[in-house]
Amino acid sequence: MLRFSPAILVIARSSMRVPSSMSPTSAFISFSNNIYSLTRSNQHGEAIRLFAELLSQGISADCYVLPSVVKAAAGLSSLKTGAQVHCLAFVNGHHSDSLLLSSLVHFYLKCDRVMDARKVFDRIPRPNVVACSALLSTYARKGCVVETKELLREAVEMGLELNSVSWNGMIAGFNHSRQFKDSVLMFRDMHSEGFKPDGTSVSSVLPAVGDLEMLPCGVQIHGCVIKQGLSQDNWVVSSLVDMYGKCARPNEMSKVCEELPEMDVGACNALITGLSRTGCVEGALKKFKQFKRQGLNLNVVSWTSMIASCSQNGKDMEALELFREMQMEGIMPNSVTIPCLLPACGNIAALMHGKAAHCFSLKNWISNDVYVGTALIDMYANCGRIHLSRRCFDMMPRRNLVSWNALLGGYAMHGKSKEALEVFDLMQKSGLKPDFISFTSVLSACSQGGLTEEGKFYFDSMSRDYGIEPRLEHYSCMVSILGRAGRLAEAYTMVKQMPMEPDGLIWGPLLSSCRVHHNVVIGEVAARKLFKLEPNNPGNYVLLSNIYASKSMWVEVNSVREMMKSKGLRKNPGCSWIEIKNKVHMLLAGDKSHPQMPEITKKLGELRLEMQKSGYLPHTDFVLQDVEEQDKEEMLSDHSEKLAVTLGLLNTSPGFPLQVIKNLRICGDCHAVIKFISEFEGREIFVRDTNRFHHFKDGVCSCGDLW
DNA sequence: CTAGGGTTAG
Repeated sequence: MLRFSPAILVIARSSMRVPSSMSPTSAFISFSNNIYSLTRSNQHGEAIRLFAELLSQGISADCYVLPSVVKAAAGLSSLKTGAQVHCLAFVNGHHSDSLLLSSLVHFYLKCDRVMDARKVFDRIPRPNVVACSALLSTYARKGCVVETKELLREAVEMGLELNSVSWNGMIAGFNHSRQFKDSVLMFRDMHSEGFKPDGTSVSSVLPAVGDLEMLPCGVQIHGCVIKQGLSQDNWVVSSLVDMYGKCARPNEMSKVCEELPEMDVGACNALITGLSRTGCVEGALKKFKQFKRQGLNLNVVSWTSMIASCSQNGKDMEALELFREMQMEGIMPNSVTIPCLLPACGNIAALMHGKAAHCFSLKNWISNDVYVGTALIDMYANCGRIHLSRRCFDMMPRRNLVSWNALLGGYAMHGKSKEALEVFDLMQKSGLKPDFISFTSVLSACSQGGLTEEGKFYFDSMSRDYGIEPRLEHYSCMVSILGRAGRLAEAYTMVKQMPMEPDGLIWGPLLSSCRVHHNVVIGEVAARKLFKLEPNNPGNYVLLSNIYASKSMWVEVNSVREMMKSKGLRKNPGCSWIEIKNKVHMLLAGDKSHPQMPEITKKLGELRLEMQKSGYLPHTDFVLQDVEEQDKEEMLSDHSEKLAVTLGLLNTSPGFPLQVIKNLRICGDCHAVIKFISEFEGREIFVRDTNRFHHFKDGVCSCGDLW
C-alpha cells in the first residue's frame, strides 16, 4: 500500500480542495483533474501532494489518474514515489494498462533505471512508438549498440511504426556516447528505410563528424541537406559550420553561412569557434565585431566563445576587455564564461582581474561549479597565490581529477614538492586514479625540489604500479631531475634508451642542465640535435654559447654567434608583465617606450648603488657577448623583469607585494637583484618564468637558488 | 487527453 510521510499528509490536508458535501465520484473527478493540470504545468510536487490527499480520503486511484502521478514522480526524479505508485497500480490490478505502463517506462528512464524500464516495457500488451523510442534513444545514449539494434529489430517485428523522432533520438544518443560511427550508420539506415531526414536529423548527426577521417561522411550529409532543401535552416547551418570548423575548412564555413538569408547567432557562434580552432583568432575577432556592428543579437555563447578564443590564443588582454564589454552590453556571464576567462588572468598574472571574476562567481552562485573552481585553482597558482588555490580547492563541494591535477600542478610550479606529494597521496585516498598528467606534475615537483631518488621512484612506479606508460614529458622531467643533480651522463644514457624519438622537450632540459653544470661535451650533443629540431629557436644557440663562454672558449662562442647571424636569428626579446592598479603593463628588454622609463632608470641606478654598498657583484657571465665588463653591466640592468619590478616599486605603496611574469627564464643576475630588492625594500615579489615560480621574500627565493 | 528528437561556449 502506498504510504506517504505524515508531513506530506499534513500539508495535503491543509490544502483541501474538495468541499465535504461533494459525492465521492465528483470528488474523484475534481482530484483527478487537478492532479492532471498540476502535472501538466510542471507543479509536480503539488500534484503528488494532492494525490496523497486523494488516497487519505480513501478514494482509490484508477488507471486514468495514475499516469499523471507517475509523470509527476518522473518530473521530480523521485524514484521512491514512482516505485510506490507502481506498487499501488499493481495492487489495484492495473498491470496491463498500456498508458500507465508507458508512463512508468518514461519514469524509470528518467530515474536512470534502464533495466526496470525495459522490464515494464516488455509487459505492455501493445507498446506504442513513444515508449519504444524513449528506450531506443536511452540505449543509444548509454552506448549500448547491441541492445539498441536488437530492440529496433523487435520493434519492427512487433509492427511498431517507427517515425523520424525515433531515429533522431538514436542518432543523438549515439553521439552522446561518442559512438560516432554508429550515429552516422543510423542516419544512413534511416535514409534507406525511407525516412526523409529533417533538420533535426541533420543537426543530430553532424556532431559525429569531428575529424578529417569522417569528413567524407559529413560532405555526403551536406549533400543531403541541399537535396532536402534544408540549407536555410539555422540549426542545420550552425551544425554544418561547426563540422567544417572541426575539419579545418574555413572556406566551406563561410560558404554555408552565405546560404542563410540572414545571419543567425548560432551560426555566428559556430563560425567564431571554427575560425579560432583553425588558428585564426584575428578573423574570429573581425567577424565578431562585424556581427556586433550589424546589430546581430549576440548572446552569452557568442561572448564566451570569443573570450575563449582569445585566452586560448595568447590574446589575454583582449579577453579581459571582452569580459568588461559584454557586461556593459548587458550580457550576463555564466558558469562557462568564467572558466574561459580565468586562464587569461592566469596567463598574464592579472590577479586583480582574476579576483574580480572570483567575486563575480560568488555573487552569482556559480562558484560551486567544478569547472569554475578548477579554473580558480589554476588562476591563483598562475598568479603566484598558491595558498589561495588551496583555499579554493578546500571550499569546492565537488572535485574531479582535473581539480586535483590543478592543485598538484600548482604546487609543482611553485616548487612546493612536499605539498605536491601530499596532494598526490590524498587524491588516491579519495578514490581517484592518477593519470599521466598527475605524474607529469609529480615528476616536475621532484625536479623543482631536487628530489632525485623520489623522482626515480615515481617514474618507475608509474608503469609498474599504475600501468601508465611514460610519455615524452615524463622523460623530459627525468632528464631535468638527473640533470639538476649533475648526473648528466646518466641523463644522456636515459635519453639514448628511450623507446620513442627524443624531441625538443628532452634535449632542451639536457642542454639547460649542461649550461648549469658547464658540461661542454654533452651540451654540444644536445645543442646539435636541437639545431636540427628547432633551427630557428635562438634560445638554444644562446645556451650553447653560454656554456662556451663559461669556459672562456671564445672562438666557439663566436662561431655560434656567427651561426645565429647567418640564420638571421636574434635573441628573443625578454618580455615581462606586471599588473598595477588593475592595469597590466608590458615591458620589453631594452625598450624605452614606457612613459615612466626615466624614473625607472633613476630608481634602478639608486638600487645598484645600494647593492654595491652591500658588496653585491653582478653576475656578468649570463650575458652572451664577450664584451667589456662595463657594457655587460648595462645590458643586465635592462632585463625586462628588473624593469617591471622597479615599475612596481614606483607605483605601489611600500610593503605591497609585486608579481611579474616573464616570457623567458629568469637569469641569474636578475634573480640575485630581485632577492636583494625583496630585502632592501621589504617587499614580497613573485616572479613567474617559463619554468616555475620564484617567491622572493626577505632576501631569499622559494626556489632555493636552484632552477 | 498526452507522451519522444537537434546546433553554438569549458
